[in-house]
Amino acid sequence: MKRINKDKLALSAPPTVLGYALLGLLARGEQSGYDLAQGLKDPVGYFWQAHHSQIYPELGRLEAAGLVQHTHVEQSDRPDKKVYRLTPNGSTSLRVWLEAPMEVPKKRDELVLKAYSMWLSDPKTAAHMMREYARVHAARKAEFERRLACLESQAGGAMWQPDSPWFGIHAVLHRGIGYEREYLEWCEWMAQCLSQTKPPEQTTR
Amino acid sequence: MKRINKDKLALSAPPTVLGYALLGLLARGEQSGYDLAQGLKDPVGYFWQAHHSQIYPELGRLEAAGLVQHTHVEQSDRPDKKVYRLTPNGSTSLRVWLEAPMEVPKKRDELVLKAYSMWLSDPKTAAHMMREYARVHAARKAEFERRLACLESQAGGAMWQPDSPWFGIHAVLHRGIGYEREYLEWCEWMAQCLSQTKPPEQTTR
DNA sequence: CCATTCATGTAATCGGTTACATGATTCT
DNA sequence: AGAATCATGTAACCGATTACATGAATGG
Repeated sequence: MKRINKDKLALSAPPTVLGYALLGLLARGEQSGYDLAQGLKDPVGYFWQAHHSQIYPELGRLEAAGLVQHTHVEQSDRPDKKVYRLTPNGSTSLRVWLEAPMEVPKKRDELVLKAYSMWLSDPKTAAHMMREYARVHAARKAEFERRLACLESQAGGAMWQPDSPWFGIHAVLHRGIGYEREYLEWCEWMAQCLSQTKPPEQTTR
Repeated sequence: MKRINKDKLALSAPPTVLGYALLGLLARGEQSGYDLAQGLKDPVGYFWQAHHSQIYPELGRLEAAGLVQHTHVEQSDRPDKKVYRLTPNGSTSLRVWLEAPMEVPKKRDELVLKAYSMWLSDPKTAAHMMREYARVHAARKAEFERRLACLESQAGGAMWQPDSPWFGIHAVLHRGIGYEREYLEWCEWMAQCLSQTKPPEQTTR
C-alpha cells in the first residue's frame, strides 16, 4: 500500500533515486552518459555511485518519461556520443523530488558489524586493524579537505551562496569531511579500547 | 577474477555478510530464525538489517555449509521452532572473517544527494527541511545515549573489556552516537547556510 | 471481533554489480 | 606491442525488499 499501484497501464514509473542523481548532474550542464558516469565518482559519487551499465538504461527511461532529451553529436577523432540535457519537465521533477519527504535511509557498515563480534577476536590484532582503518579514513578526510581548499580558490564566496551550484559541491565536501573525521575518531577509540590490556582481577588466559 | 571461480561443482559458497551477521548473533547464544530477525533490528541492526524472508534461506545455506545446526523445539502454547547454534566450524569461520581484509564499503545517502542539487530549491524551504532532519538525528542520538546508560547499569565495567560480548554492543552504540551527532551537526550547518539571506551585492531576485 | 505476537516459509520484483561485447584513438 | 581513454550498449547474476501464504495464542 506504500507505493504506487503497479498497474500494467502505468505509462511511466517515477524516476528512481539514480534517476534524480542524473537529473541533478544534468542540471549543471548537458552531458553524455559517459560524462555522467565520471561525474558519479567525484565528489557526489562518494555518496551515490553507479556503473555505466546502470546509467545507460536509466537515461533511456528518463527520456521515455520526457525528463531528458538527447542529441547525437558526431566526433571525428572519438566515438560519436549522445549529449543529454534536462527538459522543463525534468527540471520540475527534480525540484519536486528535492522537497519531497523521504524516510531516513538505512545504513549498512560491515566494519561496525565486525566490531559487534570483535570480542571473539584477538584484541591486539583487532586493535591493529582498527588503526589501519583509522589511517584510511584520515587519508580520505585529507583528500576532501584538499578539494575544499581547491573549491575555495575556484569558486570563492559563491560556494557559500545557496543558489550557486558551487554550494552543492561545498555541502557534499563538508559532509564528507565530517563523516570521515567522526569515523576515524571511532576507529581510534576502538583501537584504544582494544589495546588497554587492563585485567583488574586476574589474567583470564 | 576478483572472486572465486563460479564452478558448478562449488560445494558451498562462503557465507555472505548477512551470514556472518547471523553467526555473530548466534555466537552470543542459540536462537531461532525469528529471534535472529528481532536481533537484527536492535542495536546492531542499525548498521545491518535483514527481513525474515532473507534470513530463513540464509540459515539453510549456513547449515548446508556446516556452520550452524538446528534442533526442533516443540512448544505447546506457541508454534514449534528451530533453534540454531554455532558449530565449531561456524565459530572458526566467524573469527576468520573478523580478521579478513575488507574494502571500505561505499556509502549511499539520498539526503546528501539532495544537498548537491539544493541550489535549485527555495532556500527557506530547504533550510526548514534540514532542521527537520536535524531533529530526527538528534532523537536517534538521544535514543542511543539512553541505551548506553542502560548498558552501563546492566554490564558495568564489562562493557569496557574487549573479550566481553557487552563490548560489542558498546562499540556499536558508541558508533551510532558519533554518527548521529555528526549528521545532525551537518544538518544544522546546512540550515544555517541556507538561512543566511546574505546577498552582499544585490538582491538577485 | 480484530490486531498483535510468535513462527516459518516461498515467489516476484528490483536495484546494483560483474561480465560480455565492440571499436577507434592516443599514450607509453 | 600493449594499455588507457572515449563511447555505448546487453546479459547474467545476486542481494534485498515486498508480497503472498498459513496458523495458533493472546490481548484490547
